[in-house]
Amino acid sequence: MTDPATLRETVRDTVRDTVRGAGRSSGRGAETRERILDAALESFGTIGYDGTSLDDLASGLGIRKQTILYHYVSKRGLLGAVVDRCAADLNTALLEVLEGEATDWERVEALVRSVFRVALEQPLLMGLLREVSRPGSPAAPRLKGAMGPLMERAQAWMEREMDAGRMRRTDAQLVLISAYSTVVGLATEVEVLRAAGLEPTMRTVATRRRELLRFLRASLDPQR
Amino acid sequence: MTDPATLRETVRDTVRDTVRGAGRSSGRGAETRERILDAALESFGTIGYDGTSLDDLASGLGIRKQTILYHYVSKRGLLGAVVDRCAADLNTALLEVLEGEATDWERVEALVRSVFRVALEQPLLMGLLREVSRPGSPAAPRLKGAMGPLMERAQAWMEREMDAGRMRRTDAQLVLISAYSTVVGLATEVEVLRAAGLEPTMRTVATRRRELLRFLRASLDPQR
DNA sequence: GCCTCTTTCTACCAGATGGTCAGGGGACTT
DNA sequence: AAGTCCCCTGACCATCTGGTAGAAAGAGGC
Repeated sequence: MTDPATLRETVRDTVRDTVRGAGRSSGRGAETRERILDAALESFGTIGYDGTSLDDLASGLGIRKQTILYHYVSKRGLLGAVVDRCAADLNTALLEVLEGEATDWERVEALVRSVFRVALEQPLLMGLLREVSRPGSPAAPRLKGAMGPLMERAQAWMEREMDAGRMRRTDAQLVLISAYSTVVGLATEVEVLRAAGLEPTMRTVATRRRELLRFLRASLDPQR
Repeated sequence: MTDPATLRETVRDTVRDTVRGAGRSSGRGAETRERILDAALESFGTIGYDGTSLDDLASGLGIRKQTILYHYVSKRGLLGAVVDRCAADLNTALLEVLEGEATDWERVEALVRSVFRVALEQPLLMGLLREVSRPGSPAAPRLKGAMGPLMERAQAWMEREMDAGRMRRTDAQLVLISAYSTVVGLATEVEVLRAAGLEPTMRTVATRRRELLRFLRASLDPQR
């Protein structure tokens, strides 16, 4: 867990930034960087971080492993970059709602719909979340760092709503985590369905969403 | 995915049985076998199959890797044995209820409580399920084989109930899979809670269970 | 004492993995 | 034409991986 090699690697990855030459993002290599990121997301999200080899990743892209290591300093650096981009995607989707004009319960509903939309459009992203939100995952702290501020913001908003009496008083963090794990669980569910030979339909997803909303309403609605 | 090496390994593991000398279970090595199984469950369920090295596993037990390979023919054989034991645990817990005297809705409730009890007593088991129920996992077919009969039995029972009008007519398999993924998702949730610095309490689990029961009632209750 | 079976160990191996180092080539500047 | 910067690669390496071969040690039957 904390053998010297891992520790050293962690320190290095933290000191230098993940991406070589962060700051400039244009240039010929930008496209390569994106392609690597896409492939890495797919691989990490399905066969997992440990199951992904840089050689396979590279040969799938028609490049050499060293090219990956050139753009992203190390394998963990690559994972970090993937997590960062996914967190950014989720952040923009959620911020769009948080800065929209919906209020009260409508806002909650909009948030849930927004997350489910992302989950449907980018199922790989959910797979990555599932992979990363595992104890001892190398990227768990990074995910926390990338999503934490938004979570805190959502929590603060909920607590303001509670203070104003527009939401029932409960543990905001607990509700958020429940909602989060429901969405990630949805990804698992879809995979199990596929393994059982059933192609998941819109109906299963809609049912899940309805259930989550019902749960949230039961937890948050002041009348009840 | 189906490279020759993997294929060969799969065939061998399937032909010989997983455990060397299955049939006799007594002897001096029985205790060692159990200890290996315990440690393997813990490791597979937390850091995952790929993340587990036989050397680490062995040194954690104060034995040599070759001892593990003596008792369980290969790493995949070990995974298979772990999955089998967990499936057996779940099976006995569920069979106890299925052969009990509870009927109708009470039986559904008893099943859910039974599964949650197992999940609480052996959280590692849920971690393993989560690890294994991933597309492309080497043990996915084995889990299916070990749990499949019970699932089919549950499904058949539900369909009989539907025919008799004691349950609302829906897709039994879909309901079962939803319930399954909720329980496995619970494991994720507990881990995320821990990562967020909150020790999961009985309350969070109870809430989840109540939610699942509500979902099942909504899906199955004939009045509504 | 001898034989057999079980269990565990030491020694070793081929392959894969993440990572380093030095260099080549293109584009753009001066 | 020379220098410089960015992008990419071939050759190489230390380490770790799951797995094999063979022997030592003990227990028990004859």
